[in-house]
Amino acid sequence: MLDQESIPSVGEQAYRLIRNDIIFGRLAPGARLRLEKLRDRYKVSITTLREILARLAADGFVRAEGQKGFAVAPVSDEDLTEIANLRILLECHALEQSFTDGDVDWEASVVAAHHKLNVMERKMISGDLSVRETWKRYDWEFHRALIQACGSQLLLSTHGEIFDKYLRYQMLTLTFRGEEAARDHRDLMQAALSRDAEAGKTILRRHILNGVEHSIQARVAERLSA
Amino acid sequence: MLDQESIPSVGEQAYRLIRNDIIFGRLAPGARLRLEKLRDRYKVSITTLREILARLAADGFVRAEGQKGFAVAPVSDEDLTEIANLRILLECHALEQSFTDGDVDWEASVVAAHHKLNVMERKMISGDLSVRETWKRYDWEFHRALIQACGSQLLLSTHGEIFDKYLRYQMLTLTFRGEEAARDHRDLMQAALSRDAEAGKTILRRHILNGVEHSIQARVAERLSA
DNA sequence: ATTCGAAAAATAATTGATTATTTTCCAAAT
DNA sequence: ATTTGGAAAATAATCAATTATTTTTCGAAT
Repeated sequence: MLDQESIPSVGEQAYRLIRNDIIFGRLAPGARLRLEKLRDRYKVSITTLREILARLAADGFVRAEGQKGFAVAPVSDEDLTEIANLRILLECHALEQSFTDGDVDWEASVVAAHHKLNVMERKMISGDLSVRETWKRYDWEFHRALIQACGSQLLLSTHGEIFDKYLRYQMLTLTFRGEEAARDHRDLMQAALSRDAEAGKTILRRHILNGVEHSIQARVAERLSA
Repeated sequence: MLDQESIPSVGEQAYRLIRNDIIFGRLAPGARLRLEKLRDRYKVSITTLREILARLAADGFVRAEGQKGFAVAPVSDEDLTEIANLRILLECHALEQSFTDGDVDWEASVVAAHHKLNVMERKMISGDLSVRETWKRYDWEFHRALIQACGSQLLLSTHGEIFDKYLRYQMLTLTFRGEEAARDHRDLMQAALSRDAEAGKTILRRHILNGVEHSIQARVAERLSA
């Protein structure tokens, strides 16, 4: 049974590829995005690429410099800090709404998402870094599950945009905080099931800020070893 | 002295036109955006239009329905409420940061922006509705000035996106609350100059929620008279 | 009268060519 | 040696044509 809706257009496929390549660092921060090179790499025409880059510019992953081409959005500690602070603002608020309004289906989805994430974290802790993209996807799914019942589509989509920006920084340094992050996730799930929004917000804030600190240190170390 | 940077490309001009036409209701919510009709109306080619619509879809003003064309984003009371709540979350937070960190230059810009807004509000109160787009622009500038010193570019740009969505609802109903809104603005300016973030947040929350209520009532009245 | 399937019409998506703009290179002037 | 200006090369922006997909229409079957 072939689902026609599951076959994206050529342009949509290339958009997803390029977006992922930026988030996962395969297109480096600040890199010029020459249309002819992108055409060769992604196998779509220049006009289609312009459409994609315009979307990515609106998404914030690409910088469009009027008539001077496009470049991958740069990264900086300041930007990461701003992203993290905005993520905290949005996600803590959404968490609180979700903890208040979530039903038993929501609880089940939180538990299921945590289980999947925990499986990946176990693998990462044991040294298997090959699952890192899956791990980050489950990390997203877990955080999304926690806030899913917040009652505002706009808040969810805005949070998703910010989360992707945060994710990009994590993929660029690709550090793993090990048991500490896994414990945070477990604590978040417990807070969700006991509907303790204050605890949830405190854990989440700490979780994010520690992640930022860890990423910034990793970026410092990277610069020193370069 | 001709500033080359001030001559936007054909595509950029059309993007701004179409965006404004959506915000100011000249392209109605839910309306199909047929490429051939847009080409005739805005005098750009279909490929350029696709690029523009892709951007506007990423902005949230247009809905792209995969392979079935584009439509102006719909409006609803639920959406307006979500926008308002997110605006409150972002703007109150940014207000607090701004009130804390703003310097004397910031104070001057708040006073100046309030002055310009007040001039327009005086005209609106006296019955001159012809200045309504200028009035809404100064309304934006005033609110932007209040939060300008919040210290986060990302917060400012995210807030700007939400504000535009809120603005669209206001332009669609084009109601004016008269002296009540003007008093809120005055109170906000006073709170800013006295660095009273708690008062500022209370006024702002009330200001936005009353505006929402007013818009929803106006939309109900519109539906009854149609 | 209703349903189904095929063809036609309409519209979306993509392409490559053309036009417009920016960047680089190089020779002449200082 | 440095600066300036113009030409060439590179690249961005736009276009119209072609291809792909969706929607509408209409005749045949039930």
